[in-house]
Amino acid sequence: MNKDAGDTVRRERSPRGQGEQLRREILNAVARLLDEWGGAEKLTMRAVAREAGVAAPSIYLHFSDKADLVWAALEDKYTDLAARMRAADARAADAGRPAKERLAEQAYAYCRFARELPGHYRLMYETRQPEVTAARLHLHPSRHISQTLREGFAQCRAAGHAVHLPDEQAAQTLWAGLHGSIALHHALKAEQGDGSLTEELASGLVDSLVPTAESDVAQPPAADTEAARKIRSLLTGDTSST
Amino acid sequence: MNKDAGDTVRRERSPRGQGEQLRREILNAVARLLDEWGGAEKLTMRAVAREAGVAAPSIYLHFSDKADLVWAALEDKYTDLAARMRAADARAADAGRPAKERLAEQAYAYCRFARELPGHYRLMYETRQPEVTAARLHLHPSRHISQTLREGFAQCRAAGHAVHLPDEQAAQTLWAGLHGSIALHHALKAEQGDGSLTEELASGLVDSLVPTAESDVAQPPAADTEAARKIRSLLTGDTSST
DNA sequence: TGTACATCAGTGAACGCGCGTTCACTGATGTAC
DNA sequence: TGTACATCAGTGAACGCGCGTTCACTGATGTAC
Repeated sequence: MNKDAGDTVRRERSPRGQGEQLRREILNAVARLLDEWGGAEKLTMRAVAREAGVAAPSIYLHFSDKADLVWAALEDKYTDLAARMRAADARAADAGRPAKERLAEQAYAYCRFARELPGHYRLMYETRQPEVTAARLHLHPSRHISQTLREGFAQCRAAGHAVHLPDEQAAQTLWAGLHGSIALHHALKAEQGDGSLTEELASGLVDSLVPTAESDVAQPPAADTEAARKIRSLLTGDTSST
Repeated sequence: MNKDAGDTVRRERSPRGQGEQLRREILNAVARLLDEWGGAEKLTMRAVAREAGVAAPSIYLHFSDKADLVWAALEDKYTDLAARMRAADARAADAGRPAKERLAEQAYAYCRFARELPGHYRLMYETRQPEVTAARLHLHPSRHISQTLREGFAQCRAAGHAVHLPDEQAAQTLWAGLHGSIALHHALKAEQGDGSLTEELASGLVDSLVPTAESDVAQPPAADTEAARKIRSLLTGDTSST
């Protein structure tokens, strides 16, 4: 009967001049709902407003329409993921780990994000708001991901590793491998474990894209060179050597 | 003014005893809509009925609800894709090509399907009808795909190739690689070409999962064996060798 | 210090729409006697 | 051969619902004079 009865809490209004606060709170509400529901199917303006503790029209004070809100959430989550990857890289750097391991840590951070926040991950890869894709494609927020991976490869190159591909292509290859494993895992609800399989794949991908010095130096005899080259070009989609 | 005016054609009713015909026609209508729209977002009972030339309630003569219809369409498309893969395999077999090339042809058929029918492919991997996933997961129609790939690997093994992984795991690995490349391509609208990059990846994956006799026989010296083993175990998620 | 006015940060009620689904019905075609 | 009835393959109209969005409003807080 009283206020304890599970009803939505009403947010108190921001003081004058602090109107922008609500924008962040709305995006946080979106994040909570994605987290709770594991997907974006039920994400409605009304649900977001309820979660944020405001009336539905209030959303329009900060977002022009639903597509705009979803787009902002997408930006938000991609930025978040990229930040986690950079943070993982930075932690590894602080611990004095070499460039290649730092890149691997980026990949692990990617896997952890997908595993711990499947709802967010799905929003990122399954959103196909038609108006959005058409007009603003060239600034798709996923650019943050490929960029941080690219920087990872650039660091490896700077550290003396012989990366066999342009950074852009290497980043796309690593990214595709990670995403494929994760997406199948999601789509099939993957009863087969905790996703450590994806981490294995990540580790291996980094190993093959950024060969270690030893395997770089000791050039093997013809037969296996051919096989190894094939494997590598497969992994990378590199056709220049054919 | 007259019947030419672009209005939906009204289907004539099936003769007595042929009521089941409509079921197939409804599934075909779903397929046409997916093909036309490139996605499943706008797929509604009413739209399907319109496309099939019947009234909306007629769908309920053959499907108990929307989830049931979508599930049937999913089954339908997965079966279709698996059939194409098998057909490609069979064509290659008829042409006298070896088991490994037949497996590669399966993978190419997978890529072609995703490229030519993106709407169907998306339905298959982005559908998350809540009721469906919960109850009937253990018979997810995607089993057709892993099964045909598994058979491909079994053929390779039977033909004397030393497949380094259980067929199940090898199939999952190949599948994940294909899907990852395709899904990123879709999600980012991939201005970067016609998808041949995915075919390259497919070819390379098969090469590394099913080593050719030469690279099998000529065991390379220690340094590169180590690297190659790493690459292979990465690709496969095989931890048994660590 | 008082008061009129402007601005800000929202809200309540309602809009039209399309959705999935139900219900009572239709009309052609078979079958029993 | 005629006729009553059953069955089949659908249909038209309507249901309640939740959606995105709009509109006129509210009430607290500032500012001008």
